Amino acid sequence: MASDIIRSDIGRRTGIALWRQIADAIRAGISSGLGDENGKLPPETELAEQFGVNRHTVRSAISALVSDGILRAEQGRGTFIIRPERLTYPISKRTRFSASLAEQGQKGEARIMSSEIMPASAEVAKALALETEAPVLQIRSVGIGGETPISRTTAWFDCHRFPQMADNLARFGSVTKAFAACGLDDYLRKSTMVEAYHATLDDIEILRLSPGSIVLVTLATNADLQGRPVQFSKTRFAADRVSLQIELDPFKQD
Amino acid sequence: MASDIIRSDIGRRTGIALWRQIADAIRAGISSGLGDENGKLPPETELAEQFGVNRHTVRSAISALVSDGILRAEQGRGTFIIRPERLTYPISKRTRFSASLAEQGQKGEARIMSSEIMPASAEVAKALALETEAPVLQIRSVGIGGETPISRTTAWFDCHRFPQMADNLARFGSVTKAFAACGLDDYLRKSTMVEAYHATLDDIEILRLSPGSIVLVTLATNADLQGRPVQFSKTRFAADRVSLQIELDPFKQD
DNA sequence: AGGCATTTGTCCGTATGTATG
DNA sequence: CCATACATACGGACAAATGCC
Repeated sequence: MASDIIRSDIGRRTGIALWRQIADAIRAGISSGLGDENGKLPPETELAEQFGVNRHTVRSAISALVSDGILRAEQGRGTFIIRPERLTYPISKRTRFSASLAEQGQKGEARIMSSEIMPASAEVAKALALETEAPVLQIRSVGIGGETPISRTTAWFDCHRFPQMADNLARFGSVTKAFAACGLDDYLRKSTMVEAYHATLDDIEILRLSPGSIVLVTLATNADLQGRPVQFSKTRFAADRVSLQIELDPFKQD
Repeated sequence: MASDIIRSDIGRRTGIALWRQIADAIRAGISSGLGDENGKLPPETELAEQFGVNRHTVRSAISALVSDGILRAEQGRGTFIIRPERLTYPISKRTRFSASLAEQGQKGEARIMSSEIMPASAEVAKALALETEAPVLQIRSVGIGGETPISRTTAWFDCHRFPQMADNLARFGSVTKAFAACGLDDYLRKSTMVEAYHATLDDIEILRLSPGSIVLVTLATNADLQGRPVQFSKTRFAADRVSLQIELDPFKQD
């Protein structure tokens, strides 16, 4: 059979509506080659049979995906996939947001949403090797690739070491350039943690997700060439829009 | 306030039942310090108020988590967390499954479920730098930490280069030792991709998840010291049981 | 054009699950 | 435990758009 691609079965009384489970299955199926060469899905009746549910239930799933901009339904013709692929976002020693998107022909942009000086929480203080409550600059930004939001980041910087950081960031709109203007020419990714969660309401609003979507969360520390931490950040990626590519480079590019 | 830890808001008409969203929020909150020093949760009435729902709804969430073995409810005393923390799973040049669990005082074990020789798919062939359809050994295994399943992996090896791999794996139960017996003393992680999906029915069964849970998926290639790929693998982690720690080590441990 | 099969869109009623008070 | 309101899921029937003969 053509599309045995969706194998994930459907359960009842799980607290997750059937239409929701089906929507998620279709979403996942898209990245593994669901749909024919034109991105056309099997007809509703066939999907219903595959999932063992009523056609109405499949329709609920599809209409949710349509309003998410994932599918497009045309009466008499069929239902088609709109946005097929994921962006690959590299994590390496020299991870820089805008540069990595530019490589994929996307206009990358990190839009700064807020900027605030505050006392460091225990977590932030530890990551930046500061005293708790030491003043830090907190920046919230949203990463945009092409048209759609990809990620949202909260980043912290030591106010003491980089007093002009807020101004520089506002002026240049780029962490790399702002650091340079503060006298730090280079920095490297020191550590990264990756976790996955269900999207919060904030995620849903800011990243334009549908409820119950997944976010990939990275906790990252950047450090100067002496190994002293200069930036701590938490980034929440829309999981169905990215693959995180981890570049350990034990083998330099040849 | 003591536990403002659960901040994730709750939405209606999302296809995900309120009790389910609350259960997920509590699950997520556990790893970020929800509960007092004894792992005791706030009382149901307080939780209900925090989430803005009826106490009945919180009770549904709790009873689901109790039957999942995450919480324990004691009449008159309170509700307690059973399995508190996430395992941190390092990804570095020298990622080895059993070794990393052992460091955390867990009995690590990779239980081999199946072993099969098959023609390489396009994806596997590309990753291992082989011709498509070339014979490869496919191993399915489940990673266990302590008592609970953490991950499930499908790995592929070049049959031509490592003809004894199947036997060696069965004998030693460890990829590192099996490679050594095949004459490969050392290997390094060449590349890793990280993505996140909703759990499939297979995930739910094998990793003992509840439906709608999240899995972290890594696609990894290991290579010998000359950079030639020797192993390609896909691992699906129970997202609420692990943090992936990415070790780029630009700064060697001091 | 007409006729027909295919496929999505809309309406009805009914049973069960979820959430509140 | 009870009563009430709403969301979810099902089944069936028919309308509307498309494409092909």
